[in-house]
Parts: sequence; structure tokens; C-alpha cells
Amino acid sequence: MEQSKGDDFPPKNETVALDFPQRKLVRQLFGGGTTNGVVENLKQKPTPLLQQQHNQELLLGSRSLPVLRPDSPRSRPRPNVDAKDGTPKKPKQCNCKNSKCLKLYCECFAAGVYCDRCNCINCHNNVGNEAARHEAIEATLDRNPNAFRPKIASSPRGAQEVKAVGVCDLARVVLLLVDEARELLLVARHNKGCHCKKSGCLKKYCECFQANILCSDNCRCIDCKNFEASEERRALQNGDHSNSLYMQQVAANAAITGAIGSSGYGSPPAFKRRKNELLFGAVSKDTSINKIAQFQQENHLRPSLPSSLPSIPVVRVVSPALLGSSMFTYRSLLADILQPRDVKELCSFLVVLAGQASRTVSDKNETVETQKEQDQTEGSFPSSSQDREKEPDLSKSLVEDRSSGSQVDKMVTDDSGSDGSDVPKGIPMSPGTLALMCDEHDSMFMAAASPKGTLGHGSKTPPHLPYGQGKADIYAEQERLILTGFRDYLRRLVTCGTIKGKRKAIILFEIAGKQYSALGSRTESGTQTVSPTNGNPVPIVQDKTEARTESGTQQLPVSNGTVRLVQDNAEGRTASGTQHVPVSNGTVKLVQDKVDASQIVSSVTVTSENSFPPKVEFPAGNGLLKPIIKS
DNA sequence: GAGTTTGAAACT
DNA sequence: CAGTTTCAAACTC
Repeated sequence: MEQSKGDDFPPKNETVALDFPQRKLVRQLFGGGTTNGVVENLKQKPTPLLQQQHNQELLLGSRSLPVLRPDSPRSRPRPNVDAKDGTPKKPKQCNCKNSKCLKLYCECFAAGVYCDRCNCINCHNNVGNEAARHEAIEATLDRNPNAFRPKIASSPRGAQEVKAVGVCDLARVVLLLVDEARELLLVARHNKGCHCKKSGCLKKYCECFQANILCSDNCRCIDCKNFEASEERRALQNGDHSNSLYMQQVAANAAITGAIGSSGYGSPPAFKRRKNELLFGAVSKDTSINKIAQFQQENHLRPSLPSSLPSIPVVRVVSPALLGSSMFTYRSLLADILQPRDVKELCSFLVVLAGQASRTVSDKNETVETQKEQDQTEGSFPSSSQDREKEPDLSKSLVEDRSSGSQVDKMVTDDSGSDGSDVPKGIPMSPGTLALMCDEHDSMFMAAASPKGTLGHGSKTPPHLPYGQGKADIYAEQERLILTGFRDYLRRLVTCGTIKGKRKAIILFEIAGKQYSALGSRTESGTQTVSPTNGNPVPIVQDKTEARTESGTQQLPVSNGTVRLVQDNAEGRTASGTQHVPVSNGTVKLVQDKVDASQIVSSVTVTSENSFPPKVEFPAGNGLLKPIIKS
């Protein structure tokens, strides 16, 4: 993801460093290790960024050759189009005078590119001085084999494939993205760390700051203010939106990471790692005084610092080394905008949307009530619209479902009730819900801790789904409605991302769109197995989306005022989690304080009566709820 | 645009 | 590895 800012970095119109002997290339290829940089092939044109990203997965080297480093502070993007004449220009124009542009002082050299239209003096970083240049490269590599490697380490995984498609998989998608963002947070850090003394790591002198990452325990900076909870840093971020270029540079990392709101609580991201890892439980073996001090600083505990720790530096904090060695170092610009509550509210939104979708579908299909009643004999679906007036379909259907004795009910009941789960008994689950329910058990958390852990359902057989085609269509319709709403949500996120984090938002949208497309492209019904968190394939109905004629309800497992949504990991196999979306007697305000006036302000009240089912009330206006992201 | 500040890189 | 010097970018005026 870091590379995304390379959009304006790659020297599109210049010849890049090409002068490395083949043997080095071979050494790169087989030397092991990873690099974010791209080893350019000899005498080839600059590689498109995306291909570079692909290449970097292939080209591994222990001794990196000069590389394009879109995520390097030295290669921070500059306008690649001349502001005056509009002609493309290289992203960096050095002004070297004494280094001949053959030392790492030179940004061009450090970036592995020839100087081109630079303002340097006595430049040797060009084709005409290939020998000297090569010699300089050798010398540089002798001093530091990683000299040309990216300073900012990031190994973002590719976009995780979203395997399952279902109503509740929307939540899965959301949480997948959150998970993805966390991964990004994990990987972005300065390899060497900065050594700032006076800048507080809040100026571009600081390479970490320049790369828009937080200082890490790699750093040896003094008086660092570039940490998650730093008010100075936050104030700087909130206040300085004038540097649009810089904002664009960092925007690539913004959307998703902002969505997870790692900074929302003003605590280091590391403290909020997966499964809400306990703060002190996550403390690694590294508990140096400095780290403790940093922790105190980050949590504003210094004033109450116990006197029993006299050795803790009082004034200077050497590096914002957070507890643990795997701290998050990334800081999203959206982090102060998209808060954790936003994610939760999105989940709530999806829940509400599911209910509304069921209502909408039901309204559409009152004409096929007969068919529905037939279905109710084996499953259960909402009955009349009169009932819906009193109670939303979500609730209604659930109530009715409780009285039904369908095979599905029994199966679900058996499955959920045997382990004390608070999942309502006798409630037929939609395929997507069942996919969610696979993680309904707390034991799943234990399974998540161990990739090969015990299955959340033990040895139980995954819920069987004897859905008929009609139900499949119902769910397909629901999915379509919900996905549409979700798409709208993401579109707004994209809009928001236009300001901050555009690219990430687009990625969000694309992933969601992928789901949406997958849903729409399906042509035959059947059972699709998804890989739930417990490792057991859970069949979900794969619906015809083109033949949506029946209504139905989509239930999300709700218990004790909490909507549980499955959080799955990338592969949907091992990690599991539960996203708790409080719905108890509160008003889930989907519209944030910053509202686009053109949008409908929708307050969605999600109440919980006797814990289940929740009452969902929609505001005036029957249109689909459209979440509004503050911008 | 000149001068200053800053911190990485280079050097000892 | 630590201290110093060199260097060029960032920053200030």
C-alpha cells in the first residue's frame, strides 16, 4: 500500500538505474530477504508501479541494488508535472554540490535513478559517468548492503481474497479490511529508525515523519513526538492540510487504517492488536525503561508516575518505542476522522440494512405469499405486512421462526444451544448468518489463537442448509440490497478518501465491488462453502440474483444487545474474532457530526428488548439508508 | 533567495 | 561503536 503513493513517484520519463552487473541481479534473485524496492533490470525502462510491486515479490536480495523506493523518505513524491509548463518531470531534483551525486546524500542516487534535470553541480550520476557511478554504488553497498533498500519497511499483503459472498459476509468484508489495515499498520516502519534530536520527529527532517509513519522502537530519537498518542503530532496533522502533495503521498494509507481508528483512543496501535489484546498482556519481553517511559508518555501517565521508578527518564524519551517489538508504526490521516465507532456503526448499518432489505424484499413478494407459506413449513419467513408494521421484519421473522419447528431450526438450535451460546434457539439462519454463526462461540477465540486450534464447534457438523431455491433467491435479493447499500457507503468513503486516503478507499471499494460483482455474476444456485474461522467449511446458499422473487429475512445473531459479526482473517481459516456492535437501547447514529447536507440524515434506532431480537426503526423516508461519512 | 537548522551519511 | 564531519534537504526570514 505504501507503494501507492508511487503513483507520482516512478520516473516515468527518465532512465533509471540500469547499470548493475548481471551477477548482482542474480545475487539479488537468490540472496534471500525481502525488499520493497524494485531491482531494475538492466537497460530496461522504468517498470510500472504495479509491476514493480509484483517484481518485488520476486526479486529478493540480501544486498539490494539501487532501487526505486516510492516509500522512502528520500523518494517522497514531488509533483511529477512541472507546475509551470506542465511537462513531466522527475519526482526529485537534487541540488547536490559536493557529492557528485554519487553518495547517498543525493536523493537521486539514493533512489537509484539518474539525475535528470537536477540542479546539481558536478553531477556524476548520469550515463556519461557510468564507471564512476558504478564504483560509487559498489562502495555504498560495501558500507551498507542495504543502502538502497527501502527505509520504510512494509510488506503489505495483497488484497485478501474475499471468498465468501453472503449477506453477513459484508460484515466479514468490513472486518477483513480492518484486519488488512492492521496488517498495514504492522508492517510500516523505518528499518533503521530515525535519530532525531531537535525536531521532535515532527518535521520532515525526520524520516519517519516524512514517510508518514510513527517512530518505532527502531528509532533512537530524542523527545520524540511522533507517536500515536502525541497531541503535538495530532495537532500537526489536524492543522496542516495545506501541503496537498504531502497529503496525497500519505493518503494512500489513509482510508482503511483510518477506518480502524487505531488512534481513536489515543493509545498506541499495538495496544489494540488483534482480539483486543490486553494492554499489558501484549507487553513483550522488551520492557526497557525507555519503553516504559514511552508508554507513560503515550498514555499521559507521567504525572502520576510512581516514584518507585526513579530511573525513568523524566524529560527525554529516547524513541517512542512502544511496548512490544511489533508496534504499529503507521499513522493514517483518516485515523482522526474515521473512528472505531465508525466501523462499528457501519456494522450496525449493515445490520439495519439487512433488516430493511428483508422488509423490502418482503414487500415485493407479497404476491407470492403462497410460496412463502410453503417455505415456512420448512423454514420460516415473515408473514404479513401488518405484522411488519408492528415490528420490523427482522424481529417479526425471528419471532415467527421461533415457533417453527423446521429442520433448520432444530439444527441451528442444536448447534447453538449445546454450548450455551446465547444464539436464539429455533431461529433459522440465513446462509450468511450461519456463516457468521460459525464464530458465535467464544471458543473460537481460542481457536483463533492457534491456527490449527480446535474448531469452534468442536466436532460438530457444520450447519446444514436445506434451503430451497426460493429462499436462495430471497437471500440473493437481500444480498443485492445490502451490497448496494454497502457500495454506497464505500462510495462515500471514496469521496472522503479523495481528500484523505483516496487510494485506500478505492481499494475498499474495489474489494466490496468484487463481492458485489461476484454476487451478481452467479447464475446458478447451490451451496457454496466458505471457510469460516473454525476451519469447517460452512455451506451457504449461493443464490440466483436474477430471480429474486421472494421475501425473506436476514437475521444477524444478536444477543444481549450485541450484534456479533465474524471477523475473519485473510484466508478465512484460522483467525477469528467477534465484532460486537452495541445495539442496546441506544441510538446508533449512522450519520456523524460532519454531515453532507445533500444526504439524508438517518438516525437508526436499534433497540434491544430482552436482548433479542432487536427492534429496528427506520427514520422517515423509506429509501435505503445511506451512511454518510464525515468528510 | 540567502542563511540557518537539521539529521542522515560518511568518515575517523 | 561512538564521535565528528560532511552534506543536502528542510526550514526560516
